[in-house]
Amino acid sequence: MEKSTRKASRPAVAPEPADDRRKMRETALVEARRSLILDAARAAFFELGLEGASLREIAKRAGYTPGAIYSYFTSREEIYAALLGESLDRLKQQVDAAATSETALAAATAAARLRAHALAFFAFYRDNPRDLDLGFYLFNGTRPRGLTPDLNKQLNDRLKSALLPIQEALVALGRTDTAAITETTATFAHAVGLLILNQTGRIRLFHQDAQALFERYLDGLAGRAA
Amino acid sequence: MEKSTRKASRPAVAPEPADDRRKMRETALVEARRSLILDAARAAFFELGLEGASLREIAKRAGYTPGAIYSYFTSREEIYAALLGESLDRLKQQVDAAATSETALAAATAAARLRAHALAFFAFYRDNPRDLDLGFYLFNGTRPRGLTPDLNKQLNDRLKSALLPIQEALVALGRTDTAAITETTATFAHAVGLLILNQTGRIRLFHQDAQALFERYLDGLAGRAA
Amino acid sequence: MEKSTRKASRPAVAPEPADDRRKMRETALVEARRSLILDAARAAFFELGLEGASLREIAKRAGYTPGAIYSYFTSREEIYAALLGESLDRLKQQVDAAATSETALAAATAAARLRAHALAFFAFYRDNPRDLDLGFYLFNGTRPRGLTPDLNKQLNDRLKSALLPIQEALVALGRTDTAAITETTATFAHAVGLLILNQTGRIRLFHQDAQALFERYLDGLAGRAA
Amino acid sequence: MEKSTRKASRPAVAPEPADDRRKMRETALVEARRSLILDAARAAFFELGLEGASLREIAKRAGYTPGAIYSYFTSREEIYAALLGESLDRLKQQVDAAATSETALAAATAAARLRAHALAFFAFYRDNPRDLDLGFYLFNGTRPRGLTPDLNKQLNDRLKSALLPIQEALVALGRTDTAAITETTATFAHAVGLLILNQTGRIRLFHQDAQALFERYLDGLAGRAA
DNA sequence: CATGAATGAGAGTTCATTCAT
DNA sequence: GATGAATGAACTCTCATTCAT
Repeated sequence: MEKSTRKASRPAVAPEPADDRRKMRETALVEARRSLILDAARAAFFELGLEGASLREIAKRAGYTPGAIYSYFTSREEIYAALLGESLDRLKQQVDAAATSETALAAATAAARLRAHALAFFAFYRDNPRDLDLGFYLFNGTRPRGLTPDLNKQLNDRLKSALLPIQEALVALGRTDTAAITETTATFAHAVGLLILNQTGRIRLFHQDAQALFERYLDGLAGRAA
Repeated sequence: MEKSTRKASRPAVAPEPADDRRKMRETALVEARRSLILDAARAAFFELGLEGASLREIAKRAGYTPGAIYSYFTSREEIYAALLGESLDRLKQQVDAAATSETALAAATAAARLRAHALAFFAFYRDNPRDLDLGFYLFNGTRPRGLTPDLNKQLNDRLKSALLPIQEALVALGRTDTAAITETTATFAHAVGLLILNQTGRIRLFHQDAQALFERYLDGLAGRAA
Repeated sequence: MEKSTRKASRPAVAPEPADDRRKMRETALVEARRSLILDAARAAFFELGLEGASLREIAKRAGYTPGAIYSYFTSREEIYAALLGESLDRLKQQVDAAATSETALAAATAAARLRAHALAFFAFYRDNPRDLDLGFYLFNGTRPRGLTPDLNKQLNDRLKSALLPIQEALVALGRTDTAAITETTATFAHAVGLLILNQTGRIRLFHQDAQALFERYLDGLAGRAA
Repeated sequence: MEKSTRKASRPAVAPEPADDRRKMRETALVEARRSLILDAARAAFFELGLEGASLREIAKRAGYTPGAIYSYFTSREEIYAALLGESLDRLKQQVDAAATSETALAAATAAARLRAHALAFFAFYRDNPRDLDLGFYLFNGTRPRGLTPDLNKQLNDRLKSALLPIQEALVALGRTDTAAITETTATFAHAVGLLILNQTGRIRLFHQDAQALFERYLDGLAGRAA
C-alpha cells in the first residue's frame, strides 16, 4: 500500500506504461514461479499421494528450500487449494470442449450434447484419478480444513460451472430448470460413485465396468426425456 | 481384569486335552483384548477422525501402552482394517434387519424388500459418516497400504454380503442374475456418490437433498421393474 | 487410571509392598531422568541464555533425542517453569539457612535475623545472576506465556515463602502485620532493582556498589525500627 | 514521498559548495528514513512486543522490503539499540519537564523538585512498560549483543543525563556530591525494582501498590534530608 | 504379555540475513 | 538506495514403531 503511494506521488500524468510493464513482468515472473511450484506439487502428489506431498518434498522438487515456498504460498493448504482450483479448470475445459469437438455442427442435438458433456466429465476423472482424490481431500477429515470460506466458494463455483453444460443440455431437452438441476446433481453423484468404486477396485468385485454403467445411466436419462 | 483372570484360571482342570483348551482359552482372550482395543480405536476414530486416532490415543483409551498394541496388531493400518471389517458387519446387520423389521410378514413384496434394503444401506452411511471415511481410507491417498490381499478379500466379501439382499430382491422382481448384479452395482454407486456429495457439503451447492435423490433413484429402479 | 484398576483387581489384601516398591523405583527413575534433563537445561541456559536453551540443545546435552524429552515434560515452557521452581527452592533454602547458621543461638535478635535473611536473599541472586533472568523470563513479553494459572500460583507461593522470614523478623521487631508486608515488599523491590542494575552493569555508571547500597538500605530499615 | 522529494530537489542551486550541501542533504535524508524505520519499529514493538517486532514486520510497516532496512541499520539489534536511545531521550524530556511544569515558579523548593523529577521518572516507565522491556532487553538473556562499546556509552550517558535532575536536587538539598550520587542510584534502583515487580504482577502477590511504595520511599528520602 | 523409554524421521513454519539485479 | 527472491538454519512438536526389561 505505502509502496504504491510513494510511487504514485510522482507527477503522474499518464499511466506510466514503463512501470506497468515492469509490474506485469514481475507479476508474470511470480506467476511463473508459482506455477513451477504447483507443477512440483502436482508431481509429488501424483507420485506420492497427499501425505507424501509434504512441503519439503514439494520444495525439493521445485528446486527450492522449504522457506522459499512461503514467498509464493502462505501455507501448504493453500498449495493444495491452488492445485484443486487448477484441476477444476482443466475439468471445465474438457467438459466444455467435449460437445464442440465431438459434434462439429451447431445442429448437434441437445441429447448428443448432454451425452458428450457428461461423458467428458466422467472421462476426466477416470483418466486422472488423482484429481478425484484432490477434489475430496480438503473435506477428507469430514470438514474443510484450511479453506477460507472465500476460497471454498471460489472452488465450488468452478465445480458448478463445470457441470453447467450438462444442466443446460437438460433444459434444452425440455426439462424445467428445477428438474434440470435435480438430474444434473443425480448424474454428478452417479458419476462420482462409479468413479470411486472404480478407483478403489470395488467395482471389479461385481465384474462390472464403470464406463459401461455410466453410459447405461445416461441411456436412462435420455430415455426419460422422450 | 483379564490379567488376573488368566492368572487365576491357570490351575489346569483336565489333564488330557488341556493343551487344546488352553489354546482356545488363550485365543478367546486374545480376541477379547483385540476387541477391547478396537473399541478404543472406534471411539477415538469417531470422536477425533482418522488423524486424531493415533496409536497413542488408541492405546491410552484401551488402557494400554503403545507398545502393547503390537501384541495384537502388527501396525496401525491393521487396526483400521479391523475397524473397517467390523463396520461392514454392522452395515450388513442393518441391511439385513431392514426388511424383516419393516415388513413383518414373509409376504412382503420383493419391491418393498428392495426398497427397504437399499434405504437401510443408505441410512447406515448417512447416519454414520465416519464409517464412510473408514471405508475409503485405505484406498484414499494411494494404493491400499497395510492391506494384505487376504484381508482385502475378506473385507470385499463382507461388502458383497451386505449388498446381497438387494441383489436377491432384484432377482425376485424378475431380473436375470446378470441384470441384478448390474443394477445392484449401479445402486451401490449411486448411493456412494450421493453420500459423498452429502458428506462433503457439495450437494448443498445444488440445493438438493441426498435422501430425496436416492429415493427418486429407487423409484426409477422399481418403475423399470414393472 | 485403567492400568491401576486392572492391577488393583487382584486379591489385594495388604498394600502389596513389592508393587509399591516397584512403582517407587520407577517413579524415582523418572524423577532422576527429569532431574537429568533439568540439569542439562540449566547448564544450557546458564551458558547460552534462554534463547540458546532450545529443546534441541537441552536434549543434546541430556543425551536424548528431542522427542524423548516429551516423555518427561509436555513442553519447553514446562521445563523452564520446573527450572524456575527449583531455583526458588534453592533461594528459599539459602534464605532460611542464613539466620540459623549466622546466629547459632536462638537468642539472635530480630534485627540480626532480618539482616541475615535479607542479605541471603540478595546474595543468592547476586551470586547466581541467571536465576534472576529465569525469575523474570516467563513474564518477559510482559505477560506470562505458557504458565497455567495453577503453575503460576505454585511459583508465586514459593517466592512468597522465601520472603516470609524477612516478614516475620519485621513483625518480631514490632511492626504491625500490614507494615511488615509493606516493608518486605519494598525491600524485595530494592533488592531486585539493585540486582538488575548490578547485573546489567548500570550500577558501574554511578561508581556504586550494589552490595553496599543494599546494606545501606537495611541500615535504614533497622534504624526506623527503633 | 521521500523518493519523489529527493528526486525533485535534485536541480542544484549553488555550484560551489554543492558537494558539501549534497552530503548534508543526503545525511539528513538518511536520518529521516532511519527515523521512519524507527517509527515503524517502535509501533511494531509497542503493539507486538519484542518477539513480534521482527525485521519483516518492521520493514512492512515502514513501507520497505526487509533487505532495504540493511541500508540504514546493520542488524536488527542495532534497531533495538536505536529505539532504546530514543526511549531514553523521551525519558529525559519527561523528567526535565516535570519540575518546570509542576512548579511554575523558579522559587520551587529543592525538595519539591526532587519529588517531581523522581515521580516523573517513575511515571514514565509505569505508563510505558514496553520502554522498560526495551531498557533491559539488550542485557536480558546474555551479555549485550549487538551493542558496540561506543553505542553502549552513548546509551549510558543518556540514562545518566535523565537522572541528573534528581542528583542536582539532592545537592541543592544539602547532600555532598558523593551522597547525592549514592542516593540517586538507590532511588533509581528502588524505582526499577518496583516497576519490574509491578509489571510482572509480582507486587499484587503482596497486595501492595507500586506508586504508593515509591512515594513512601521518597518520603523517607526527604525526611532524612531535613 | 506388557511396559515405557527411546528412536529417528519428519511435520509446517519462521527468521535474520544476503545478494544479484 | 532498494528490491525481493532465496538461503539455511532453526524452531517446537508428533508420530509409528522398536526393544530391552
